[in-house]
Amino acid sequence: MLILPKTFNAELTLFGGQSFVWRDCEYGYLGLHSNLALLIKKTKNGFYAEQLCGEELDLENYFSKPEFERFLRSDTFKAGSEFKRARELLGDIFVLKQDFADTFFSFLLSSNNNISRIRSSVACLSLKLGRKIKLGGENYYMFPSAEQMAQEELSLFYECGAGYRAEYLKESAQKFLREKDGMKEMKGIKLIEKLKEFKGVGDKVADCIAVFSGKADEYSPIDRWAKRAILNTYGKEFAKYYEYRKFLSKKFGKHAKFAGQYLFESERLKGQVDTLLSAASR
DNA sequence: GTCCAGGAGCGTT
DNA sequence: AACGCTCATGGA
Repeated sequence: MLILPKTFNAELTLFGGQSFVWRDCEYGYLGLHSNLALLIKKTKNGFYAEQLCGEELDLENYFSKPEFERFLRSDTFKAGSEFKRARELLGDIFVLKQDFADTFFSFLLSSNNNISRIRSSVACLSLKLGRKIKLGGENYYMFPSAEQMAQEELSLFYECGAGYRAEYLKESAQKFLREKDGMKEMKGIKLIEKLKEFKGVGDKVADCIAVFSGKADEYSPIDRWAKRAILNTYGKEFAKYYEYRKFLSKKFGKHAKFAGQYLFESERLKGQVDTLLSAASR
C-alpha cells in the first residue's frame, strides 16, 4: 500500500492524457494495465494506492514519487517559480511509469485525437481482447497483451473507433513483438529514436511512450498545448520539434517530465476555464 | 455544417 | 529539409 498526499490531483494525473487505463470506481479509481490492476482509494484523509493483482509492482516507482519529491526540492521548483504557482493551483500531478507495451499501444491511438476518444478506444480494446478479472463480484477487462494485439484483424481496431490509426496498430503490433526484447534496456533519446521506426510513431508520440512508461525523465512531449505554454511562459517559439525537446531538457534536466506536465496542464486548463466562463456568461 | 482533438505519413517542392 | 494535404471519428 502506498499513501498518496492529500494534494494529489487524481483527475489530472489519471485522466489528463498520460494514461488511458484508469476509470472511476466505487472506492475511487481503478487502473487496469495488461498485467496488473491497481486501486486508488479515496478517503477523507487522502488517497491510498494498492495493487489488486499481477506481478508485484513498486508503487512508489509507478507514481514517480521519489522523483517528484526531488523535483519539489529542486531549483526548478522554487519560491516564485511558475511551477510553485501551478502546484498551488493544480496540486500534485504525478507522472506515471506505466507498462511499456500498454503505453506504446495507447499512444498509437493518440495522433490527431482527443483524450476522451482515446480512453473509449482503450476501453473497447480491453473489453474485446483483455483478460477478464472479477472485482467485488463484477467483471472488468484489462488492457490487451501485445501478443493479443498482434493477432487481431484490422476490422477489430476500426470497431473500437481507431479510425485510420487502426493500420498503425495492426502494423506496429507485429514489429513490437519482434523488437520488444531489444528495447527493454533502452531509455532516453536512444529509445525515442528507436520508437520512431514504428508506423504511427512520430516525435510527439515517441516522447509520450518513453516518458509515460518511465524511461525518459529528462524529456516531455510537446503538443500544441505545450508549444502555447512555452510561448506564453518563456516567449520562445521554434520551427522544429527537436528544438523544443532540447529547450525543455536543457532548461529542466531530469525534472523535465514534471515541468512539461505542469506547463501542459496549466495551458490546457486555461482554455477550459475560459470555456466555462464564457458558457456561464451566456 | 464546421471545427477540433496529447499528429503522422506521404508526395511534391 | 521543408511544405501541404490527407487521414476516421465523435463531440461541441
